[in-house]
Amino acid sequence: MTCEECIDNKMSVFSVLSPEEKDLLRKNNSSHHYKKGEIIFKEGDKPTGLLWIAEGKVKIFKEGVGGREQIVRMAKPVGFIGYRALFAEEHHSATAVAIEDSDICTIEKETIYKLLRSNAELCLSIIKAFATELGFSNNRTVTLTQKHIRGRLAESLIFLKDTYGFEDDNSTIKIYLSREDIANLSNMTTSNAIRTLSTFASEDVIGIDGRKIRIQDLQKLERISELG
Amino acid sequence: MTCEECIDNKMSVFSVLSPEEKDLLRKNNSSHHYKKGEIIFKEGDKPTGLLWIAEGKVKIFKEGVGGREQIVRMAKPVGFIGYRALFAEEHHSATAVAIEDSDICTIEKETIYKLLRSNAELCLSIIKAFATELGFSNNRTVTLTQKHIRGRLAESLIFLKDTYGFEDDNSTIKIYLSREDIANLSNMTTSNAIRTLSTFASEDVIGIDGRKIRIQDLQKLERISELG
DNA sequence: ACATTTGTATGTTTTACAGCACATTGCTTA
DNA sequence: TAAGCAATGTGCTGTAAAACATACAAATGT
Repeated sequence: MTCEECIDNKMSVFSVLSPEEKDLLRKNNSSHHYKKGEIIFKEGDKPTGLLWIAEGKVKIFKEGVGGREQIVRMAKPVGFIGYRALFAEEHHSATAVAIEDSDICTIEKETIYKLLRSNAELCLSIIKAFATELGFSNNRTVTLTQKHIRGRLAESLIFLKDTYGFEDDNSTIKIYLSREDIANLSNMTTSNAIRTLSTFASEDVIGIDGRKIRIQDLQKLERISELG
Repeated sequence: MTCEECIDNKMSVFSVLSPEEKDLLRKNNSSHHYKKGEIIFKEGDKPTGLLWIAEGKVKIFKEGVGGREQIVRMAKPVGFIGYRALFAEEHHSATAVAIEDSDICTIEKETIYKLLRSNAELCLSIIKAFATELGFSNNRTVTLTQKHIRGRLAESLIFLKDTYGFEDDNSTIKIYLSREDIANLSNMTTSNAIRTLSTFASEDVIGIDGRKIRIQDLQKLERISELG
């Protein structure tokens, strides 16, 4: 996908823009390619504009106690990144890293504010997006602190499935994370992520083939997640 | 404070409204008194309008595993409550309870949306408020999961101080929570909240007199919080 | 004035999980 | 094609914090 295609994409919040406004966007965006593992922005950086993913996948994480990283968000195409800091007028409070080769589009802060001031529907879309994400974040706070390891991992796997969907086989989660990333998403150590994934596999809840994870029994996984 | 006074308050996001718009608010708000301990809205309820606190203090919490509650926000006068669900067009994902006698003002959903569509600056204020709160929530996710008990409690005490300030003596935190609430804010059991508060007191970091908590050594408290 | 509930305090036991060491496998890249 | 390194897998150990138990003080209601 290209930046232009994102602007016209009906899944994007840009869908509420008028043809003229879309034109403004088209004339003012720039694009940059990031290789797998490259940093898009770092905790502490000053946001320069609004970024969105045209192609690829991105993890957003915060550095915690002793450099331990906690993934707070996983993003996919037509999704914004780095907009929290932009709109809060703060420096970035998290780091974004491409987990596959990715194309990231940018528009200047001035341009997006111009659009926001002229188009109330765009504002309302952004407000709704923030409200939804805040709900998600609050939910995570509770589950990451209260659920036990199995529950946390089960929830993460369901989350990854909901975010990225399945491959054509209808069971392999369409993202390939390292065990370390899975651990950082689920608030556990790499050892425990590996161990618990193995346990799930031995219970035939999931199937493992390297970084490929197949969900074999979604109901059971949901039960494990709900139980805590 | 009354609803009217909140509308004119310069700390409120309403400060960006025109006199006519403020008039619209004044004519369309209603007010309700809640006694200490009363529920303002419950997890699962459908939001009816935009609520804000004219007087009093409110805790917002989510029910977690086994009914264990996690406080996700503490609100004070001129602060909105329940707006996340309203703008996300979801049911409430948390419960709000008055922790002192409180006066809560309401305006209908239609009225606030009308204002949002007519006043871009109001939109931008709301967006900024959401962006800031999301940052706060992400931060909490990391600290509540990664910091140890002492660090979590220290952080909560600093947070309470920052939110509610001090009494006239310049050291007593201006909110009186039960040990259980402090525990639910800091992701720990009541026993551990009590125990750790006692330890802090014995280390002369804080002073305890019933529910009154005096911060005696803020620097030390901050160090404990940062250390994890 | 009494009983009953609720909140606070503290000691003991149990356990989930982190931390570490080490073995093994699978990619790079030279 | 080997060497080097990162990623993965597994067992062991220590410990932070939950769970449990009990005592007492302070509200609350009757």
